[in-house]
Amino acid sequence: MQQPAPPLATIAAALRRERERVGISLAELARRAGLAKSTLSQLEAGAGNPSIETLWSLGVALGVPFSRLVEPPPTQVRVIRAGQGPRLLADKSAYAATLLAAGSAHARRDLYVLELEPSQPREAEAHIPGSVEHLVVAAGRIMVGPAGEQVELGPGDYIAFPGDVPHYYEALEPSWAVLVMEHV
Amino acid sequence: MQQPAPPLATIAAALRRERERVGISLAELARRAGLAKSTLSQLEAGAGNPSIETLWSLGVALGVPFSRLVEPPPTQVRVIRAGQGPRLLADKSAYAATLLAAGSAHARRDLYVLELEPSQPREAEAHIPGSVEHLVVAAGRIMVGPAGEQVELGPGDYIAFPGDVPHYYEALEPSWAVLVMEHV
DNA sequence: TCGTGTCGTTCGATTTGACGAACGCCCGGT
DNA sequence: ACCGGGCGTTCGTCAAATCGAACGACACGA
Repeated sequence: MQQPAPPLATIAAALRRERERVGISLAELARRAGLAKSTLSQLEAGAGNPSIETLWSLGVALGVPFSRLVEPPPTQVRVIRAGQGPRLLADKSAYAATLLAAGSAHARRDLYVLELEPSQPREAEAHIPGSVEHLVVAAGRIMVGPAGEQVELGPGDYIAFPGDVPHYYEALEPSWAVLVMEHV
Repeated sequence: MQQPAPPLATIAAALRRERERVGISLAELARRAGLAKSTLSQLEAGAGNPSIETLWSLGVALGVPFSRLVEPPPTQVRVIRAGQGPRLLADKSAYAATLLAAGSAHARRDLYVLELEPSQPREAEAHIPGSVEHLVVAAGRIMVGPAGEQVELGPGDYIAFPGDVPHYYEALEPSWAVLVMEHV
């Protein structure tokens, strides 16, 4: 989901913001991006509906990803102590997830801590297409991966796999891990 | 950084891919997005340089974020064993970072494993504006945070703080942690 | 077999985004 | 004061993106 809000104003603001961050003039940016000053001027004024190529070249010239130009901004200092924080997905008792950082509109990645007790394998439903799961085991041993491709991991081991196909988690001993869920 | 490659072909592919995923016809999508069939037809054919509004409405109609339409497809299964993988930033010996997953063009987050030995505090240079660091301690004890706001963390503890100001890492005992660096 | 519906493509007409030139403005050097 | 140079804006022109309508192809039912 994304805000139905027209991105025109957002883009205008983002362009000016990023340009001033880099510390260059409108004319200079236009030059680097290979655009006419007038075009950029109108874009920053909020007038206009730039083509992809135009916005793209601006992103390149500014050294920022594209997405940064069409979405609003982020965060500050926060601490969540072990065991604190919203505990999610604790369906049975063998599997608990604590949400540390929810993906903002443009940083599409959620950060979890996963706690698992030995039990029968947990089958995770497939998530929305394009999602990727990143897992780093902090302690214990876990069998994990897409159906048919499970791998056994120990402390410090890392795995990444598509989240949009059925996959399994199975703790071989009491374990916990850091999960980065990257969606869409 | 992002690929200098013209995203035109990527967009074409993404549009068709996402549309077929949703399982609707080109005409139906055009209808939902409020566009002419012809426009969409040409876009999927790879001809064209859509405006932001056009692409945006397609994203909305498809129920996917925008970014998904201007970037290449995702990953697959990958495992990096503890101690393997590219070791970075190992300036002295008290601080080593292993890159697990580099941020893709739009998923601007790098995943690291950090290993720290007790020593004098490490002062990290400020990163580019807008960056945020997320840290989950896996083992040991670490003092970490922006200058003047350091916090002591133990296993399972989580902290997030701005990466664009000077900040410190100090291991109180041999430690390791998972770091998600979220940039720009 | 014919009609009706939807599909995706192609074609001209029109809207509109991008360009280049000129403008007024402010600053620094001579 | 005068002048060059950069700034950001505004204007008319041109190319291109978008539209609407028509097309042939296919499937289904009367």
